[in-house]
Amino acid sequence: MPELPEVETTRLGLLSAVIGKRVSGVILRDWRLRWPIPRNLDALLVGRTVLGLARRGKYLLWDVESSHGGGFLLCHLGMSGSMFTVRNGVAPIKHDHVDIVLGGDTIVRYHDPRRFGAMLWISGATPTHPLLDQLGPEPMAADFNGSRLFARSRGRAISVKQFIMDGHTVVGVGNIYASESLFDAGIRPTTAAGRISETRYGSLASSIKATLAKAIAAGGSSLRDYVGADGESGYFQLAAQVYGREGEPCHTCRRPVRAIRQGQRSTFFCSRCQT
DNA sequence: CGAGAGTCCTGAAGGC
DNA sequence: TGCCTTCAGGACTCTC
Repeated sequence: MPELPEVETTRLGLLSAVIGKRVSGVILRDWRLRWPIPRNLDALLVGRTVLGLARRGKYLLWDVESSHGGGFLLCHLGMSGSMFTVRNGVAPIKHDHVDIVLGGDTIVRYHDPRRFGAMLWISGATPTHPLLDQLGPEPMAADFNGSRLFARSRGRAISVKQFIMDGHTVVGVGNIYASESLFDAGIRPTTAAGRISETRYGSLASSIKATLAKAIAAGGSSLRDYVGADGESGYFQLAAQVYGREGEPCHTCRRPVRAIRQGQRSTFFCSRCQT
């Protein structure tokens, strides 16, 4: 699934194809995502113009004439979703659940084998929704920093890795980038969040920003289900330091990378470089 | 309230 | 080849 860099890459790839374009049709082949897609999606979208495409965490927010009687289309790619453009007329394949036809000649196609994603409608001029209400800061924003991490972690027994993957702490840090950022900051993922100093949280915030920025610059990293917004295989070699490298030598000290499980998710770290 | 487990679903990979 | 188990990038929603 797309982590934040992949979602941002998707957004950037879709922008020119959707902004200012009028929706001419909607094809709903399977509405059974994490929550049901509104069955009247066509009535909500057709005839309206897309005025914006924003991202909040891993959610994509389409502004569909929100200030003129429309609203927002809220999309999440879940674990295996992708959203990309194809020429109108290109036949769908298995798991192509939704087509949004724009201007008659372009389709934005939603593909999601596991159907953990979401496509919901928010009526009105402001994108308020329970899924968005409690989200933490954007990792690349100035208000996400070490002081904030430190303040929010006091008294918390949860491991620092699970702490930074919690969307209330900061949005968009998924399983891969959590391991990578903690390696970059030299912090052991099992350490209790409440026992890490403000100085170290400063390093961690910087590492999260740097790790995500690098991945966004590379166009999203490489996961087998991921398809870029242009429909091409968005397959970039992920320059992982530790993720998926169990038993292989640490790039810094050559000690074998260790793999453990935390909260039913895989964690990778170097037991020498991360203390 | 926090922490941990369970849940949705398909598909790929590995063991036998 | 086939059957079975395990695992996968998320994150909401329970229970204790």
